[in-house]
Order: sequence, then structure tokens, then C-alpha cells
Amino acid sequence: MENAVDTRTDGPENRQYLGLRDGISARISAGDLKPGDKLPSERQLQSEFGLARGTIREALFLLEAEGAIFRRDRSGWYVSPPPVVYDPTRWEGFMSYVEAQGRVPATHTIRTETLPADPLLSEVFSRPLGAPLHHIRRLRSVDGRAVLVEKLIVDAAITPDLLDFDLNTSLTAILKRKFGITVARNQISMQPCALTGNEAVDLKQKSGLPGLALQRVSYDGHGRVVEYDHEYWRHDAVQINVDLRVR
Amino acid sequence: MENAVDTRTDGPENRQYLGLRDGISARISAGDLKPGDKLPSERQLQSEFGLARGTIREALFLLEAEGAIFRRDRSGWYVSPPPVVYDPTRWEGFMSYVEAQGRVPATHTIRTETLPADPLLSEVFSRPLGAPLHHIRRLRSVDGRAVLVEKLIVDAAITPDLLDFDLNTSLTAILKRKFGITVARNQISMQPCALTGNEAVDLKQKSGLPGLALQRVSYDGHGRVVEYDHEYWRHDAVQINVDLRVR
DNA sequence: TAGTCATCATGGTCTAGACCAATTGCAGAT
DNA sequence: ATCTGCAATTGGTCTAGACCATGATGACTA
Repeated sequence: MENAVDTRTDGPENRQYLGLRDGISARISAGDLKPGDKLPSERQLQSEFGLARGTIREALFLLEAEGAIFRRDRSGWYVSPPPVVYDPTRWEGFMSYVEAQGRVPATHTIRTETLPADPLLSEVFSRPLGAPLHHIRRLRSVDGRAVLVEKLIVDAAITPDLLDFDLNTSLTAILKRKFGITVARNQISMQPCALTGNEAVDLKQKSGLPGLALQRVSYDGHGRVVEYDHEYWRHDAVQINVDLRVR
Repeated sequence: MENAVDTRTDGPENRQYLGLRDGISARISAGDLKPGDKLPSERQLQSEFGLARGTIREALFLLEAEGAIFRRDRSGWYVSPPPVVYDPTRWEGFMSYVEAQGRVPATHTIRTETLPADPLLSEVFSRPLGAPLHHIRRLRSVDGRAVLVEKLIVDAAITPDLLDFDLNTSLTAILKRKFGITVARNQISMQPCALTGNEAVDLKQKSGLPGLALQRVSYDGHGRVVEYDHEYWRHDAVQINVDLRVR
């Protein structure tokens, strides 16, 4: 960081945090800072640019919102790696499609339990109230960075001993090999959101990080609901690609 | 705002902006504040809760990220309306699907021009370099609030006098009725993003507002590229629903 | 060698101001 | 009634501190 960037735009447009953003942004584009690199600390930037810490942070927040950098709590700011591409129509599981993009996927199972169906889930699965359902909460990472939290619900009636298998591998593969279940149709809903509460905690992020919430209902060839899934992605970790015939 | 909320959680978890967020959030859930209502000014909240303005703003930013409130520059903070649902597989145009949800859509054409194809666009449209393409930039609103900026590109060879029509109506309808063109397939890519630069300006938002960027390539029945579209949505204005057969 | 613990650096939270720029609302003029 | 322009209000930007909570580090211990 020896070459200080001139952040003075010196016009009616004198928003200093924009200048600082452009400066850091330029260093990233130029390759001075590469994905995974640590930025100077806020206090270093402060003395380097002669700005108050609040202004420095404003610029960092903006870069974070743009997906250019991310933070590790009380460790520092880092340059973001590129996002992974996710095509819901070619669903072969997280592990395989992340690997196919030359990245290293990992899955950590946070909790599993079998619970009786509440009214909503009873409706979704077309099963009686109280029917047993497997709940699985997993954290998934790319290249060592946690990128999404997943809450999976599967009908225990058709996958009785599912929780006995190693859930840190591909669930798709388990369903196919152990239970002969394949997915034929997905109904997907997604919204940009803020990651808060448990999701923020599991991703080790401050509450409020932008994210993408995705809900999926998966059906097998007979129209039976196989899986009900809630995913919470970091906003900077994913790009969705789909190819659709219009109805 | 007569019943002041007690924001003191008074524990190890004493992050006052979280308490304030919960307080405002509760008022919205309870119906004390309805969509479109204006919140008290930051300085009023300041004296009401006895917090520094920075802390008040922290809470407001969080609520904004959650999609609960939005701001109008130097006017105030307002409670967000519910998002519109958008199904890319049932594309009948913005106007009709927003209306179908009981909302009032509007379109404002910002600029139109016909430009020669650059290398990228030449590739996308499978047309020679320099072939004429219509560029259309539009701003679309729901219930009077600008929710998305759209940059459309259409092959001028198959829609010669397109720009002479009223582009504040449905483009889908114009393509169908005037040129006999219908869309059979869409290739869609989307990422959560930050709205900056021109997009932020057109939406009258401060740079950095979370958004959803969506690119679409539309093909007709012969596999010909009909339309190349870039959309930038406010994050709190849209929910995507798709129903997919898995390949 | 492996584990423990104190220390330090870092981001997270908060205060208490200041001034600026755009919007809004009102008073007055036409 | 409509327009104009001023003044107040509001959010936007910025400063200069303070203290806290957690992660990282390195020295020390078992």
C-alpha cells in the first residue's frame, strides 16, 4: 500500500468515501490485491488517507455491498473470491458443481433431528399432522469460506434411516443410491434478503449482511414431495443461471 | 409513537441498535406502522430513545437491509410495501403481472437510441459487427415507487421501427402484435448486487443499496435472439418464483 | 510436542457534535 | 388559483474521540 491513492475528487461531488472505494477497487482490478488478500486495517487506512474511521468504514461497507471485499469478524477485511455459478435445473448437488468449477467445497452438519410435522409442513408434504420428518441443518463452504446455511426437511417415511448416513456428503447422492429417489421437478422461490439471527451466527457474520434466501420444494417422478429446502447464501458467493422454456 | 419501546436488553447482548430495530419492527408487525407510512425523523427517534444519531441510523440501515423500510432521499424513512412476485417462466410482461397482483405498474422510458453492434453484442445476437441494435433504457415503478431499471437491446433488423412505438407500454405486446415475435426460451442469469452509478441515480437511491441484477437472453421459436435485457431491481421489491423440470 | 494463557491488534459499538444538500412546506407575490 | 422564493426540516457526510469483544499471536508451561 505504498502508493497512496488521491481520493480528492475536489468538485461538487466530494464524497470522500466514494474516492476511497474507487482507490481500493482499482487496486483490486489491477491485481495489486488478489482474492483472499487482507486489506490494511481500518486504522492503517485512516492514517494513510487522513480520514476519520467512520468514513473509512463507509467505503469498506460499500465495497462489501458490491461483493468486492468481505470481513472476518475482528480479523480484518479481505478481497472476495469470484462467486460460484448455480444452475437449479442441473442439480447434481453442491459438492459436484462446486468442484466442477475448480473450487473446494465442504459441508458441515450443524444439527439433525426428527420432528413431527406441523400444519405447514403437513401441507407441504401431503402427510398427516405429526408425521415424522427429518430436519437437517448444514453449513457449506467454498475454499474454506462459509457461503450458505441450509435447512433441509425430508419425509422420514420414505427415508427412515437417513440420519444414520454421513450427511457431510452429497444428500442427492444418498437419496439416489440408498433410497432410489431422484428429483424430477423443483419449485423454487428466492428473494434478496439480509442475513440475521441464526443464519448470520452460523456464517460468522454481523447481522445485516446482504444475502439470497432460496426455498425449494423437490418432487420425484410421481409428483411426491421429496425435500423441502431453505438456503441462505452470502450475497457475494453465488450467481444463479437458468435456462427456461417459456410457457 | 407515544409508547416508547424499551431498547435496553441489558445483558451481554447489549447492542442498542438491535433493540431499536426490534422495537420498530414490532410496530410494523403490529400494524401501528403500515406500508407507505413515514417513520419519525432520525432526530426525533434520537430524542425519543436517547441514543446518538449514528446508532439510530445503524438500526434503520438494518431494517432497510431486511426490506422492512426504505428511504426517500432527504425526505424520510417509510415502511416498505410487500414485494412483487416474478415468474420468469410465465413472462407476460411487467405491466400485466404487476396488475395481476393488484398493484399499479408504471413505465418511464429514459432513453432510446440505435447503435452499431460492438463485439459482445455482435456475438450475442449472431449478427455482424456494426449491425444496428435498438437500445432502450426504462424505469419501472409499482404503486408510484421506482423498483427497477432496465436496459433492453433488440435487433433492429427484425424490428426496424420499434422506437416509433410507445415504449411506456408492454414491449412484449409490441413485439407480438407489430412484429409477430414471441419468446420461446429465456436464458437467465442473476446475482445479488449493490445498486451504484446510473442505476442508483435513476432509482433515486444512495449508492450501495442492495439489489438484484438479472440478465436475460430471449429466443424465439427458431432459436433466434430476440432481446438482450439487463434488469436492476431494488432488493426489497421482488421475489422470484420458478417451476423447473430437472434435466 | 502440545496445550495454556496473557497480550495485542482488529473490527464492533457508541457518543456528541458539525456542516452540507435536497426536499418540503409555507408565506407572500402575481 | 398559481407561482416564487425563502426558511425549516430531513437525511447525507464527516470528525474525533471512547470503550468493548473477539480473534490472532507469541511466550510460557506441562
